[in-house]
Amino acid sequence: MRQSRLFTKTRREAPKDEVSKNAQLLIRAGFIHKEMAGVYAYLPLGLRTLEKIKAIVREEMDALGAQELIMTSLQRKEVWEKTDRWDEAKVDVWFKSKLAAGGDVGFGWSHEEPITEMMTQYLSSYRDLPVYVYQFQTKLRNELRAKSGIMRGREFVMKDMYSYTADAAEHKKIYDAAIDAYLRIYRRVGLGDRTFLTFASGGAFTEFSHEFQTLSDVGEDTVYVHRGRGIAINEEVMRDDVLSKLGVARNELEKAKAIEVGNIFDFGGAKSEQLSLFFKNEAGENVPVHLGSYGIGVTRLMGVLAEVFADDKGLVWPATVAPFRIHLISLGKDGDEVARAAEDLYEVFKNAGLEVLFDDRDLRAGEKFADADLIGIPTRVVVGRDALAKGALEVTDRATGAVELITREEILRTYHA
RNA sequence: CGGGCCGUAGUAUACCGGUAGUACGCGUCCAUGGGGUGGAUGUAGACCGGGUUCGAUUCCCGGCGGCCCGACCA
Repeated sequence: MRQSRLFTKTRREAPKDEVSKNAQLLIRAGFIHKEMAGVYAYLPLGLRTLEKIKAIVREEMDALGAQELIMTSLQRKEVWEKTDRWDEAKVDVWFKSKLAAGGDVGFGWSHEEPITEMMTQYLSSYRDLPVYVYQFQTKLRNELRAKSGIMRGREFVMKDMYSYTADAAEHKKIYDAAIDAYLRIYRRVGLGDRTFLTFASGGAFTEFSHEFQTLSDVGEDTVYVHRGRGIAINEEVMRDDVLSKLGVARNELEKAKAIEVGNIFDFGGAKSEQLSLFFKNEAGENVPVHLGSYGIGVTRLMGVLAEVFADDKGLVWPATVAPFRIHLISLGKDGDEVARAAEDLYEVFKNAGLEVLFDDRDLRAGEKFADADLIGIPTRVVVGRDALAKGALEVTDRATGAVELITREEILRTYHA
């Protein structure tokens, strides 16, 4: 894409009402627009990164055999009454409204209830199981206090997967597979070395739930990391009996701040019972379907990536989630020799299938470099007089600042999509 | 929901009980062209309502909005 046609612009200063690093940088770089507190629009650059993250998550969900669908944002009151979660005293984040035709509607803050009730239409025999479904949905939550930029908003995108299995044994298989899939996701977006499967309080059905916590000072949770085993324990369950159950000693643990980037639950059969989701087993008995729930806050994950990898110059995206792979910068002017060479190169890159943002604007080099640093595309290719004279291209790594001179053929080989 | 702070051009800020100044941005022009270049010129602003006052952007009250701490957070 030509940067001269990109409608967003970078800004020198962040809005004064944004304190979090992720919001400041994402707004300055033109990735997001704040509509109101806790509510952000995703602009072209931000959307590209969001879609990159989603594509990775989608691949891993599909690999589990999960089927993608999309539920509705408007939800029926009756569904939530069945599990006693329509009451605002029970769930305090509801947005609700009335239908003009009469009746109440809720705006989906979660989809476990509707999706599980929907499944009564489709699951009735042990032969139908297991089934795994997932969606990317915008969740609407009437948070009392939105904060931390896109990391805790009133409107955000979540990937939620649900597993419907016949029994605990079958559930365990998908649950364990989901853990592996999640860890692969975090690895692929660049957070593998600092994201840990974390034992947390379990709720009604199991002793533990499992969170995925990324170590970061912006986090609100405190976890105890066992580096050797690659796991962590949430402070809320940091007790001697838990330690012995997990077979770890207190002195092997490292205390750290972390932010939750995923959470998976075993619901057992209780919610299915409430919502009348039963199936007939081989003996002809009616049995509640075993339910599992698996969530990743996709937009939060983007915020975490922004926070974790940024430096004093701006964003630094891992190549797997960057809005573009290459930032091609022309230092030419008015169709001169340099500008023409850059145009040629842009065509070559595009035709080779490289995702390239082409800075063809008539600006000074310094501004272009500053913008490129702020936007954080992993690889910068500069076309200037020097490069032209040497017959090689100047390639700079955003993360390390390392510069090398290489030929266009090498670039095509190295960065081919 | 408890507590605190704050609303001035598109953005960031300043001053002031007598209708607002600067920087960035944006427009035009000249110079410049490898790390936010220099100059000229133009553009654009007091959240809303009420009160006090001769006069309110400024003081007071209310509303709306924003941020922070805590609480909350499948």
